[in-house]
Amino acid sequence: MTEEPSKLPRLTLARQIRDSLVGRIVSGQVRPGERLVETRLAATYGTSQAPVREALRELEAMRLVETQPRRGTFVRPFIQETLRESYVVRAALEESATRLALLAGTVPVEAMRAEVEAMRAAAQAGDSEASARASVSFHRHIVEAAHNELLKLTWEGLQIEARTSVTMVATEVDLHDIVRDHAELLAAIEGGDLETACRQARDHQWHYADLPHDAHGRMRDSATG
Amino acid sequence: MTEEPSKLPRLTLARQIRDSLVGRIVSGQVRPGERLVETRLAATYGTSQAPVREALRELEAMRLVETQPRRGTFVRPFIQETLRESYVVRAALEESATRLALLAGTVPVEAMRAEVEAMRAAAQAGDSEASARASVSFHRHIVEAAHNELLKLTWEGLQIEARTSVTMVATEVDLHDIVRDHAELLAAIEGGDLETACRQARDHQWHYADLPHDAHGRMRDSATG
DNA sequence: CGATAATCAATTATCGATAATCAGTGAGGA
DNA sequence: TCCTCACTGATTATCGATAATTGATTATCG
Repeated sequence: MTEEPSKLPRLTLARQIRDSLVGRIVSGQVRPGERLVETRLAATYGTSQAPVREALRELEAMRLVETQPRRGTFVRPFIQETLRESYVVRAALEESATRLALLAGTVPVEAMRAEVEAMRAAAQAGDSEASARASVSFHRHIVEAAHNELLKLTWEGLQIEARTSVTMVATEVDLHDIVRDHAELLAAIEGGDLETACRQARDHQWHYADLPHDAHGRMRDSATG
Repeated sequence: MTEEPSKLPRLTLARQIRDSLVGRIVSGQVRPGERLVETRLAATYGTSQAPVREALRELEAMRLVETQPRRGTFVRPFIQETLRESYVVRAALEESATRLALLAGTVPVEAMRAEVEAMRAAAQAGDSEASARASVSFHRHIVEAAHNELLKLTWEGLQIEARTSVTMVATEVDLHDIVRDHAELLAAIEGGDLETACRQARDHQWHYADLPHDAHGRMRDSATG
């Protein structure tokens, strides 16, 4: 589900700051090892220290920064490596999700087909962000179909896109290839052979692990008030 | 909270509160679904709202509570379901870890053999705690051998599920069976066939998911965390 | 000269107060 | 009667200010 721009319940300040920082970190605007000073950030965003602090705590939970009590919080080194590692972990989770969903016969084939179509449309429009969004939805369908709440929680925890408004987009990838990859994966899932589908689900993720990525997404600057 | 005579605020207030709350939650002093009101907690601990809030954020990261923005935070109702679910997630991670470790040739066979022996000794002594510890170590070896920091972090994050909802040890499980299971798994890993080993790693965990568990959901004493 | 203590500036951790928002309740109107 | 909506009490989100701690710098002394 995408967020409705209409009646935006005006997200919490901390959330906005968090998303902004996520974007800045994964896009490399703030360097690994760099210190994030609460008071300075507060000044930058035009807020008080509290929401900034809260945002930093969430970043820590996302493993984007690490905090040493009373000493400050720093952008973790090796963010890019972690991003790459996350594909492997996601692969593990999604392979299992695929297995569970197939065994339970709960794969939402129609919905997934629709996402593939969305990807196709995005590819033709050259809209890489839309493609990425559709991809996330595609994979989320599988994870949800497994009907394992903890699995889903764990998966979401790895998915920066799932938790923020930031989108990671693989650069140098033909959007049409993405469509094809997902179509093939879906075909394997529909094909009915459990092991083949699972392997495909895994390989699908592993494949992307080595590609370079870019961050996109709106990150509002200072607050309105 | 009681003022410790030692003048050293060894830890941050937020940390102390967090730890206290963890204890109360896993010990069942606060019920699943129960609401945790920041102001009330602050009063209880004799602090202001800030450190409580921060503690709650960390609990959220631990999946012990869930927060709905502007509505409050509630103790996550982790029924027995969560424990069972955790086995599946663990299976996913460990299967992948096995694959990675085998591909990299980094499996610490000796250390794992030692853990199996520890289990054997524990079995003969009827010490289920020791058996459980050895088992965790055994599996941790594999996860670490994968050399994927995120995978390890994710895996470690699962331990809390095991610790919290149930006394971990399935009822009616013969400690000698545990020894045998692990020995077989290790043999498969040493055997060299990738897919066999991976499948075994997965089944090993899935197996436990199907066992009946003691559901009293309480640890004997939450202290000495 | 080198080590230690005293001092200082920067920053985090915490506080107490206030604004914003939510859930519940009862009055008024179709 | 049922529904809408303003009102109220409770609670979260945010603020601005202060206490406490850190790391660096300088002064002191052997």
